Amino acid sequence: MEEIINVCNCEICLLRTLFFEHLGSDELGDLCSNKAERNYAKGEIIIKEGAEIKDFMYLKSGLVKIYKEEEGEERQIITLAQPHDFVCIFTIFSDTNYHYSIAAIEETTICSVSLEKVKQMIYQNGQFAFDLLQRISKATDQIIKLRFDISKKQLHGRIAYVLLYFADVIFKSNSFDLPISRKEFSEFIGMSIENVIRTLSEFRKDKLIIINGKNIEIIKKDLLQRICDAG
Amino acid sequence: MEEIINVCNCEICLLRTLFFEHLGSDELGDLCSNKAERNYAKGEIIIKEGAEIKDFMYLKSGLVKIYKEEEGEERQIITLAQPHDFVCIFTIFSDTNYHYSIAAIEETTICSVSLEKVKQMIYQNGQFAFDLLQRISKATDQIIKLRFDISKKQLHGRIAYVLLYFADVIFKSNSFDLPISRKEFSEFIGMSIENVIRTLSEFRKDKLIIINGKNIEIIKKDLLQRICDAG
DNA sequence: TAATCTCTATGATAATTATCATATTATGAT
DNA sequence: ATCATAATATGATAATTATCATAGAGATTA
Repeated sequence: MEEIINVCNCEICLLRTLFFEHLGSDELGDLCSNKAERNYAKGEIIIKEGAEIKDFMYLKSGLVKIYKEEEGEERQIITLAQPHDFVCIFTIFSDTNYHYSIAAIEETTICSVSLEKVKQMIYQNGQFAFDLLQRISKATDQIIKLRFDISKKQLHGRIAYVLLYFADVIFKSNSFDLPISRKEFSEFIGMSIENVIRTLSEFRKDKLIIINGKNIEIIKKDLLQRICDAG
Repeated sequence: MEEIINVCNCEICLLRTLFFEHLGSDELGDLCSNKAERNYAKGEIIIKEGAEIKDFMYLKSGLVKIYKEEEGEERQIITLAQPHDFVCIFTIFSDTNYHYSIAAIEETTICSVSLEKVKQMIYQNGQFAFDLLQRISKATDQIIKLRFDISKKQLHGRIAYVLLYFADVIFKSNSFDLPISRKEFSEFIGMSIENVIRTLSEFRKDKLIIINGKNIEIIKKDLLQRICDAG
């Protein structure tokens, strides 16, 4: 589980091409010596709420959920993060400890550099700081949009929305293995698990989708979209 | 209405003490020459969704709502911003145009500097960039917390939450003039206006609060808190 | 292989919330 | 002051969603 690989082939690293494009080769080398890659199994907890924030984490591959759970309360999934996303990009500069937990919902590889190093680079490199601001701003915007899109819909609209979200945003295919359980689905949209199951069954009966174990295939996308838009 | 005052007495300006503490006096002078202050009447729209983002805005006094409205849909109030908040801090670096609208819900003074100048300073001054990142991170965190706190509660809990939010966060007093209409209250918590009115009436009948026109006084705060916590 | 557990599934009922209808009270304009 | 309009208020009913009960399917362990 605790497999730390310190390979640093930054020439082809996504971190470089996507984010650190404005770093000089000396800065990049500096960063590389502080880089660590780690794999997480499906279901494994990556970060527990309350833990100290030490690293700046980049999701290289896989899929994670960012969530919150309190004693005696339903768990709430705030958002999902996919490759090229910076994990827990909000919170990271506002407090010393995480406000949310993160867990892998598929086998996941995370690349991290020390937060201290990132802070140093913000001080040193204005272009880097600006890129980071843009990324954070975009990520925040997306999360707020996602949550508001969902919150204004009711049951059927929410389920349709999430199905289309997986098809269009996460998997870019109308056929995919649903990476979350029905329970997690319910924690994502804030409705009861029974209603999630029931609605998926309805969509299946109405031949909007085909359910085959974990696999879901969207058949009548236009109709699903209409249900989503109608709310 | 369009009263633009270009006074720049930055020695006592909040912008300076709160945010620009890491700017040199030459940078501050540069900023001052680009600063504008403007007053907005209660109800006046400050920013319309879709408008080009030209300024970096600081809320000097008053209270504003950040909201979203789409044709044929209920308006949704995302959050309120109070003095010392940067207005629309998310979005600002992610796109060229606003994704949300902003309106004054009380008489409001906004101080703005050109976004270009702020960008320039991010490039030039690492400490400034880091301060800004922290502020954005904190503001985002607060908004996400607010929305999740609200979304996991049902009607009564939401109303109690918002009343306590006004008392503890906005006005820091158990007696205050409710700055939003019942309609806006409903847009803030995502429930129907009738249920907002009904629940406030219930709270009044149960003597948890005293309603006197616009004024609300919280009498049994412990009970209200319990309703809030219970959800 | 059986036993245990979790996840999925479905129906029935209860709780919650929205909608509709209709007053009443404020607010602003003339 | 008077009218018109918006905001607040309340009851009745309908729609939506949660909860409870129960069962089958699939996975895991002994």
